[in-house]
Amino acid sequence: MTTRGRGLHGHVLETLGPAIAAGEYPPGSVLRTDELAQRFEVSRSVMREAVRVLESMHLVESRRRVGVTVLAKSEWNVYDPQVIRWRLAGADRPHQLRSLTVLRSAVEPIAAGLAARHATAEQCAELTECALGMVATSRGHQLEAYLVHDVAFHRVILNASGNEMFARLGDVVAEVLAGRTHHEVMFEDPDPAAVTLHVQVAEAVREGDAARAEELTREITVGALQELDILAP
Amino acid sequence: MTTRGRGLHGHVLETLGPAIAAGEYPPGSVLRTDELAQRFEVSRSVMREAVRVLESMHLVESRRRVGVTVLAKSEWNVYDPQVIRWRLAGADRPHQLRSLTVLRSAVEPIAAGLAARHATAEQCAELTECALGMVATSRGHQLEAYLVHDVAFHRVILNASGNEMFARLGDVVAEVLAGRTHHEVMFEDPDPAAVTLHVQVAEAVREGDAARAEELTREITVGALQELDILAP
DNA sequence: GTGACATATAAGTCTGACTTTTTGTTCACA
DNA sequence: TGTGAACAAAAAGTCAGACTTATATGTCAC
Repeated sequence: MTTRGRGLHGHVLETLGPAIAAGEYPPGSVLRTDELAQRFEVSRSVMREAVRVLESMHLVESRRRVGVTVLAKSEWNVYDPQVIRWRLAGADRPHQLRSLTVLRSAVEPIAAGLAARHATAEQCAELTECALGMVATSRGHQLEAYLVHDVAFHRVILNASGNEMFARLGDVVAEVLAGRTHHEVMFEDPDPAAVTLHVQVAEAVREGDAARAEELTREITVGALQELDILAP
Repeated sequence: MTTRGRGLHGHVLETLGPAIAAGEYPPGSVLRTDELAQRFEVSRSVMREAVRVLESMHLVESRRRVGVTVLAKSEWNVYDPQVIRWRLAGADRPHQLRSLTVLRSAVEPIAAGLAARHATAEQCAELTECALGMVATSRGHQLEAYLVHDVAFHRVILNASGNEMFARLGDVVAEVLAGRTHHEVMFEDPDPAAVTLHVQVAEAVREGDAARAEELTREITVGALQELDILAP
C-alpha cells in the first residue's frame, strides 16, 4: 500500500525513517554516513540522498566532523505525510492518533462552515452521495465499505472549504478514520447518530447554512474525541 | 535570518525552491538534472541531493527517461516550514497569508481551551508576562517590541495546549503576525481591544477557565480575519 | 490500426580521490 | 595550574567519470 520504495534511496528511507520515528535512536544519537551505507549495502551517494531527505524533515541534522545526529521529537516536521505515516506505523501510534484527532476537531468544523459557503454544485452532489453511501452501509458489518464513504465525505468537506491548508489534511483524516476502523474499538456497526449527523451536514452545506454545518460537524468531532476518551468536561 | 544555506546543496535549494514555490515553473515543466547542475555550477551529486529534497516536499517528481517534473500546487507539502517560507517570500504571499490566517482561526481557540486545562504554573507566568509586555508596548509606535511579545504570547498558548501538532504551528503564527506588522496595514498602534483580549486570555488560562479562554481567543482570531477582509456575515 | 521490437535518453548507481570544516588534544608559556 | 595557540584526526562535503537501468517514443511488420 505505502511501499513505494522508489529507488534504492527510497528503500533506505523506508527502513531508517520508521526506525527514527519510532524513537529507536534517542535524540542526540549519532550515526555515520559510511557506516549506514555499509549496513544498507548501498553506495555513499545513495545514503547521502537519504540523509538529505531525513534532514529536510528535521528528523536528523548532519554536521561535519560529528556525523548525522538524531534530533528531538519537538524538531520534527510532524505535518509531513511521510513522517505521520512512519509514526502511525510504530509504537507511537496511539499518541499520534490522539494528536491528529484533536487537530481534526479544531479544523473540520471550520472547514465545514467554509464549505457551506464555497461548495460547488458538484461538490454538494458528491457530499450527498457519500452520506447516502454511509447510510446504506451502516448496518450489517459492512465496516470497510462504510469507511470508504466516510473518508470520501470528509475529503470533500475539506476540499470544498476552498482552503489549501485544510484540503491537505484529507490524508490525515483518512488515516485517523482508517485507524479507528482497523485498530481501535469498532467491532459493531457505526453509531446511527453519527450517520445521521453526516446526512445533516450534507444538507446544511447544500443549503449554504454555514453555522449549522459548523455546529453539526463539531458534534461529529466531539464524538470522535469521546471515543478516544479525550473528554471536555 | 533565514539564509542558512548549509552547503552547496542548500544554496541551490534556496534559489530553486523559491522559484518553484513562486510558480515560475508551471506544473508539468520538465527540468534536467545535468542542465540544472551546469546552471548552478555544482556537481551532479550535489544537484541530485537538492532534487531529492524538493521531491520529499512533493514540489517535483523525478522520473527516469523524463526528467524532474514540477508538480501541481495541490501536491505540495504546504505544511513544510520551508515551503511556507518560500511561498511567503514570493508573489503568492497574500494568498498564503490568508490561508494561514484561516488555519490560525481554527486552531488557536481550541489550543487556548486546552492550554487552560494543561498549562503549567511556569507557562501561566510566561503568558501573563507576554500580555503585560503587549500592554506596555501598545502605545507610542513600538510596533516591533509589541510584535515580539505578541508572537511569544501565541507560542506559549500553542505549546501549553500539550498537543504537538498545535505546538508546531508556532512558526506559522509567528510568520503571520510578522507579515501583518511588516507588510500589511499596521501603521498605527495596535487595537486596544485586541490588547485587552490577550490580557483576558492570560487570565482565563491562569484560572483554568477553558470555555472562556477558547471564546476570547476566537474573538482575537475573528479580528485577524476581519483585518484581511475574510468576513463571516 | 495494432502489436512487437529497437533505440535513444535521462535518471540512477557506484567508486575513488580529494577538500573542508570542526573537534579535541597536545604542548608551550604565563 | 590555567590559558591559549598550534596541530592532527575524523567525518561530512564535493567532484569527475564510468557504468547500469528503466522507459518513452519511434519503427516496422502484420
